[in-house]
Amino acid sequence: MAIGHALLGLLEGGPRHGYDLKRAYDERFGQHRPLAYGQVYSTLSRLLKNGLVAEAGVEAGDGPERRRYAITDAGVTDVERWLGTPEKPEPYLQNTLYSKVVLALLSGRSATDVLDVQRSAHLGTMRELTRRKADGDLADQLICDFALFHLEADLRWLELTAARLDKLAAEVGK
Amino acid sequence: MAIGHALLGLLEGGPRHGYDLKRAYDERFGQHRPLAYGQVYSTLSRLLKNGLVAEAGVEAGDGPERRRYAITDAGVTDVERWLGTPEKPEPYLQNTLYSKVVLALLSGRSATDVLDVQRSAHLGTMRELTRRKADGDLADQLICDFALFHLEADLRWLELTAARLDKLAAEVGK
DNA sequence: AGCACTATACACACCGTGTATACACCCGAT
DNA sequence: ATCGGGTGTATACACGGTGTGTATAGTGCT
Repeated sequence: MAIGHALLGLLEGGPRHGYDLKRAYDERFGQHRPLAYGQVYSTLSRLLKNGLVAEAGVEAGDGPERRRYAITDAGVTDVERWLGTPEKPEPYLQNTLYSKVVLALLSGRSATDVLDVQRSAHLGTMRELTRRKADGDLADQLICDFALFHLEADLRWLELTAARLDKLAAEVGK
Repeated sequence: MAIGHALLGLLEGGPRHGYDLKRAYDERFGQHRPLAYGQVYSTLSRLLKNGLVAEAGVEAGDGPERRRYAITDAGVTDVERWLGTPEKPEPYLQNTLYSKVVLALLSGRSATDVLDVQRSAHLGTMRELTRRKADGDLADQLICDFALFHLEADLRWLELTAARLDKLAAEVGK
C-alpha cells in the first residue's frame, strides 16, 4: 500500500485530481520509475471505496473534466498510522536467492553458477548507481545509498553462502 | 513468480499433487511463513494454463481424489532460465522508508520519529533473528543471515538519513 | 456425533499494466 | 481558411498475476 499512502500524503497538501497527483508523485518519489497513469486512478478508486478520500467536485475547465479528490479524516488518520508503524522486514526472510540455491542443489545443477550470475549482475548495478549518485541531489543520493547498502548486503550473503555450499548440499541431500 | 518457480523446481523430482507440494515447500522454504493452501492450487492452475505443468492422472486412493501434476519440457526450460537469470534489485530502489521520511517532512510531522520507530523495531527483530540463528541448522542460519545483513543495511541508511535530515528538509521544502 | 486430517475448488481482493476514450490547442499543409 | 495530425491533459476500463479466506468432501478415530 505504499503508493496509496504516498498519494494520501500528497493530498494532505490540498485537494487534487489524478493527473496532477501522478506528476507530483513522479517528482518526489518516481525518479527511478515513473508511476503509470492507470495505477493512479485504480489506486484512487480503491481509496475512494475505503473512504480515505472523497470526491471534491468536478471542474469542466480548459480541457477535459477534472475530478478533484480530497483526503478525509479517516485518510489523515490512516497516514498517521502508516507513518507511526515500522515496515515489517518480511521480504528479507522470503529470500528468492536462497530458494534458487536450494533448488539448484536439489536438481544437481551448479549452485555456484547461480551465485556468480547474481554477483556479477549486482556489481554492474552498483557501478551504475555509484555513477548516478555522483551527479544527483541529496534525495537521489539517499535513494542510491539505500540501494547500494542492500546490494552490499546481498554480496556479503552471496560470499557467505558460496563458502558454505558443500555443507549446505550435504544438509539438503538428507 | 518465485513461488511458481519453486513449485516447478520441486516437481522436477517427480510428479506430485498439490497438498504434497505444499508440505514439501514448507519444509524447504517455508520456515518463516508456511504457504497457504489456496495459493498452491491457484499457482498450479496458472502453471497448467501456461503449459509448464501437465496433469498426470487422478488417483482415487484413500481419502479424497488426488490430482497429480508433472513438470513439462517447457517447465524445465523455464526453471533453467529462472536459475540462470539474476534477480533485479528494483525493490531496493522503490524505497518505502524514503517515502515516509519525505512525506513526514512535507506534512510538518517529525521525520526523526519515523526513523526512530523503524530503528527500534529493526533492533528488536535483529535480536530475535540472532536467537533463532543460534539454534537452527545451516539452512536456517543462512536465511537469518540474509535478513540480518539487510536489517543492518537498513540501519546504516537510517543513521545516514538522520544525519542529513536538515539538508533534506531544505531540499524538499523548495 | 464430533473432530482432525487429507485434498481440492472457488470467489474475492489487491496491485499493476495496457489500451481506449475524449477534449483542447497548436501548427503546418492544402 | 480550414483540414488534419500531433501533443498534452485527463479519465475509464478490462485484464492478468498474486495472494487470502472459505466452502466442500471424503476418511478415520474416539
